[in-house]
Amino acid sequence: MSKRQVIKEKPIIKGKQVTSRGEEDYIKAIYKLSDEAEGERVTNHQLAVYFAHTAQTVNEMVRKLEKKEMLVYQPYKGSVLTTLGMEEAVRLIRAHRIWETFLTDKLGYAWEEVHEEAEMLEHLTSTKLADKLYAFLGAPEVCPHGNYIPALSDLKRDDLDTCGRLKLSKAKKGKQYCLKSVVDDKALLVYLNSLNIYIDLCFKIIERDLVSDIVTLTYDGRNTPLSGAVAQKLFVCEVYDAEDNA
Amino acid sequence: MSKRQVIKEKPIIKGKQVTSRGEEDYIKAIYKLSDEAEGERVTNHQLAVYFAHTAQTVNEMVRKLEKKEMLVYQPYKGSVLTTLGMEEAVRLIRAHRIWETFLTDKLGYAWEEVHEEAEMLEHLTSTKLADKLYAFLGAPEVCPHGNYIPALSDLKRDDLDTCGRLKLSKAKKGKQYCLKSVVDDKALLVYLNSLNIYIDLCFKIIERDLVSDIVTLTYDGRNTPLSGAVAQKLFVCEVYDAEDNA
DNA sequence: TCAATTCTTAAGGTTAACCATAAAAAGTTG
DNA sequence: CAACTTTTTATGGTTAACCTTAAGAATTGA
Repeated sequence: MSKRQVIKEKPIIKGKQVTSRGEEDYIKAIYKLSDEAEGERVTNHQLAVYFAHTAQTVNEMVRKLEKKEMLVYQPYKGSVLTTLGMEEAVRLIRAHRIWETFLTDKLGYAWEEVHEEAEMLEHLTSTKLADKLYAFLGAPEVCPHGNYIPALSDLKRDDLDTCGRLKLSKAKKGKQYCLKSVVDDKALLVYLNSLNIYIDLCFKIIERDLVSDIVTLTYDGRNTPLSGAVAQKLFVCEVYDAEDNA
Repeated sequence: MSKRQVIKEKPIIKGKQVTSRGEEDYIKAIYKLSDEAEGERVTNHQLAVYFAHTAQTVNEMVRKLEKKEMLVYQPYKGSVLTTLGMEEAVRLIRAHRIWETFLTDKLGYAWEEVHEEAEMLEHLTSTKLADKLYAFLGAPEVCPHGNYIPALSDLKRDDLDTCGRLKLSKAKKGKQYCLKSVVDDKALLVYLNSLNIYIDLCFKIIERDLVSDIVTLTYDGRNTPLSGAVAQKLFVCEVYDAEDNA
C-alpha cells in the first residue's frame, strides 16, 4: 500500500528453467553412466565419484529429480531415467554435439577445445535454436569426435556412441579399419593429434601383443603402437577394400 | 583417512566465474542506464526499477561490485563503472550483439526474436569465442537493430548507440532520412515489422505535428504516421541524394 | 530550518546447491 | 548369523541471490 511498492513496476523477464544446470548435469550423467556400465541402474556412488559430490548431495539431487519424475530411484539399487528424463538427456546431448560441430566446422576450433564450451552452451539451447543450428550445419550425422547427433525422438542410447562400431582394443591383427569415433577426453584428443590420428583415418593392424597390451597400427607409412587404455577409447569399422600403405 | 575419501578422486572441471550472471547483469544495466539518463551516475533506485529488485538487494549487489572494483559507489549519488567495469560491460554488449547478428544472419531468426537468446548466450561467451564468431560473421559493424558492435577496447559509450545519428523525433519535415538503428524492444520491433519498416529503409518526412506529436513518413508509395513514443526509439541519418517516391 | 520524503542499511528470512558428521538401515561374507 | 562394509538419510552448516521489515541518515522543499 505504501508508495514504495512502485518499485515493482517492471518485471524484467528472466530465463524460467524447468530444470536447473545442476539437475541437467545429473540427468546427463545418469544417461551416460547407465550406458558405460553394463547394468542399467546408476548408483548414487557412481554419481558421487563422477561429480566428486558427497553421498548426501547425490541423494538430495536424485530425490529431487525423482519428484520431478525424471527418474525412478530404488535405494541401494540406483536410478533409471524415465522417458521424460531420457528426453531431457537426449536434448542436452543433441545440443552439445551440435555446438561442438559448429565450433569446429564453422569457427575453426580444434576437436579438443570444444567440449568445455559446448558443455556450457548446451544448457541454454532451446529446441528451436538447436534445430536451426543443426540445419545451418547441413544436418551432420556426427560430432567432431564421431558420435552420432541424436534426433530428439532418438532415445536408443546404444546407437549414440558405438552402434555398428568396434572398440579398437577388440580389433584383429592383419585387418584394416577406419577410425569412426573417439571418447571426448581432452588428453586423449591431444595425444591423437600428436600421432596425426583423426576421424576417418584408415589403418591396418600389424601387431597385437596381448601381454604388453599394445596394438600396433600402420598408416602414413609408419608404425604406431597404442596402449590398451587408448585403444579402448577408439571405435572403428572394418574396411574391406584392401590397399596397403605399409 | 577413512576409505570414504576415495570419492574425492575426480574433480570435474566447472566454469570458474569471476563475475556471476547477476553481477554481469548489474554491470550491463549500469552501463546502459548511465547512457540513457543525462547524468553519469546510476542511482540504486534506477537499478531497483530496472530489475524489479528491492533497494536492499540493489545495495548488496552494488557493494559487492564495489569490492570487486567494478564500480565506485557514492551513497545518495549513485554508481559509476570503473575502467574494469566498463571493460566487462563492453565485453558483454559485444558478445550480445555478435550473437544477435549470428542468429539473424546465419540462422534466420527475426530481429525481434534474438534478444532473449543473446541475453543468455552472452554470459558464457569467452573472448575467444566472441572473436571467432565475429570473424565468421565477416566483422559486421552493427547488430540487427543497427547498434554498433564495439571492439573490446571501445569504451566510448556514446558511439555505441547513437553516434552520428539523430532521433527520428528530432528530424525535420521535408527532408529525407535513412533508418540506421532502433531500440531493441520486442513490441516495437513487431510493430515495425507490421509497417514494413527495417534498417536502411529510406523515407521522407512529409508532416510533423507538434500538437498530436505525430511524424508522418512516406515510403513504399504510402504515408505512415508514427507516434512520438515510437519516433524516439528510431535513429536516422539524413539522406541528400533526393528522389521522391511519394 | 525543519518536516517530509527518499535513500541506505541492519537484522533476519528463503531457496538452491553444495558441505560434514553421524546414526540407522541394508547388504555381504566368513 | 554375526560382524563388517556400504548405503542412506537426518541434522545442521555455508554461500549466493534474492526477500521483508524497520530503523536511521541525507536530501529537499516550503
